[in-house]
Amino acid sequence: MRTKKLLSAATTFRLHKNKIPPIIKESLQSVKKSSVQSSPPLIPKGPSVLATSLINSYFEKGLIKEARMLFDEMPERDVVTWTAMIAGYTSLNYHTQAWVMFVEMVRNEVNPNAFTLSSALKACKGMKCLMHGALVHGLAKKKGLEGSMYVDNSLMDAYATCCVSMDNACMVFEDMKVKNAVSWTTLIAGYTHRGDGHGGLRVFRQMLFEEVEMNPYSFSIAVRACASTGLVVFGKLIHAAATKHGVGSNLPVMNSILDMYCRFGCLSEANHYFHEMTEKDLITWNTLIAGYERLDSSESLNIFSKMESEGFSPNCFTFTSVMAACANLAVLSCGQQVHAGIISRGLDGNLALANALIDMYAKCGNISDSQKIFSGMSDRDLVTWTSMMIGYGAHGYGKEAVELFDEMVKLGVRPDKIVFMAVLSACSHAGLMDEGLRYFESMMSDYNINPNQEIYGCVVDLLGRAGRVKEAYELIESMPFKPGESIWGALLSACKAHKLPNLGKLAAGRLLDLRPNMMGTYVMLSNIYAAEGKWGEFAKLRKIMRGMGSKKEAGRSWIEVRNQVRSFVVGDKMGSHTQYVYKILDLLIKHMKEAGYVHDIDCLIHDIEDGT
DNA sequence: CTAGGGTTAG
Repeated sequence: MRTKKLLSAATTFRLHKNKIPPIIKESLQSVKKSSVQSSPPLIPKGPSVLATSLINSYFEKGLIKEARMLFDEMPERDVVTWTAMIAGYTSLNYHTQAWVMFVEMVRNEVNPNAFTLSSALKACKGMKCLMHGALVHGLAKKKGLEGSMYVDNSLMDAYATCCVSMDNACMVFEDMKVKNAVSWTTLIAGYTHRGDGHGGLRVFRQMLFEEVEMNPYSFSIAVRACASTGLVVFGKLIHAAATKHGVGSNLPVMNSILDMYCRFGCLSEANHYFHEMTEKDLITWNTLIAGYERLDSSESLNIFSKMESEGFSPNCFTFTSVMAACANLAVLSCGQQVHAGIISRGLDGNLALANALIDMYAKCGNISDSQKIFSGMSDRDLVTWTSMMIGYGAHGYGKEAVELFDEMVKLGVRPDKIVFMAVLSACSHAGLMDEGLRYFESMMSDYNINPNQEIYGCVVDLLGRAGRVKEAYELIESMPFKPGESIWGALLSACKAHKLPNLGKLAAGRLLDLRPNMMGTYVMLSNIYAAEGKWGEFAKLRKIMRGMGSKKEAGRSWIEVRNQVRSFVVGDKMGSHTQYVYKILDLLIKHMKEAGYVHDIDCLIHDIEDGT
């Protein structure tokens, strides 16, 4: 009783930074005295219990230094104290310190128990270090702690996250004589977190089959697994099963179900269940905002403002999605307003958020602000570099993108596939052929990265621009997968530019197989026929094009003017301001002609579309 | 003093 009272007093009133509560100090000293004076100790259960509880309180409040100081001052420490330190460090993601503590403990010949080993395994998982995990596994065997549910479960978890395959985790799972819901959930999560949703679903099905008692955790991870497979029918089944098992109103479960419908693209279902939810938290809103961002960005912004009006305060997850929505819509002043909100909440140091800001400013045409954000960042990850390079590339700043890439490599950051894609596309857009081809070589020989469809597309474009069209075609032939639209499109442009009618016809044919209604392809193909003087073929194509012209939905553009978004299409005569627009256009065209611009034949595409 | 679930970035 007294311990409890003291403890609460200590934790409530005396948790000051850099100061060990006097009451603890006294009791620690009383141990030393009591052993000499043999008077009854101040605290019945022993001071280490109190100190250990205090260590936990420190960690709960994130006061690592204080916890450590108290630990260091303790005259004697038992397993529980050591374990509290290890668990405390891991709970704050200080996995290395946790591991050091564990090693230190073993060196001090303190005998670890099941609690210790499961905490140590959590540190191994956090460090993604298989070796350490295996070491603990060996120790567990030696100490006869294999068979403890906690040890086995965390061992499974460590193996699932540290190993390249699920084999080790499965082995532990199968060897377990007794399994509980946590064991099953951990296995499902292991598959799901490595992107194998099907594997996760398989285990979940087995779990249902063996009639293991279900809890909300098993359902939310199963829903997550299902979301990544795209199996809508299964998703609805699991949703129904969750309702049947009485977890259909559990908030995390509903949040993941909401996320699942969003990922399936079932926004009306997502919206329906969102409104049916009686309890919502910030994650609920964030899930919906993120879901809409991918498919309907402007609605995403509406949901965001509704969220704020209902009294929820956005966090960095919210802002990241909202920023992406602004980027998709290219609404600069809206993005700037949200940026102000980010700064006022002190979230501008968040890495993911800064990355999203770089992207937003770049997509809104404000590359200098992207640059400002980039140079003001104290730490950067691969996404940071990539976003900046993509921004440069989109603005035609190939040289800047290349320089940024080199700077990144010089700083010791290892580029991945997407960084290469960014720099290669920047090179191809800016016509930096030699640089681009050099990076392509380096990617394969120095970094062992296998190019994907998009990278091949960039390289075909680079080779094509350089006039090495035959090589580009050979590259396409050597690809380990079926070439897609962008590849044939790049080849076709190269053929047109370098006058290779036969290869051009082949490319156009493949392109039309993949997408029959592409007007641009017909235009290019007909131009090839025209250049060859094959007017019969030319006329035939033009006839086809006239027939399909009306079916094609016009490409829509939009700009933000004085906080309002105005959109328009080719030949737009709507709206009160179009007369000014056309006046400016005429002026621009006049200037261009004066500067020596020659009308390109590709503009014929407009003739077809308006039927003029 | 111990394990398991949800949202985010190119």
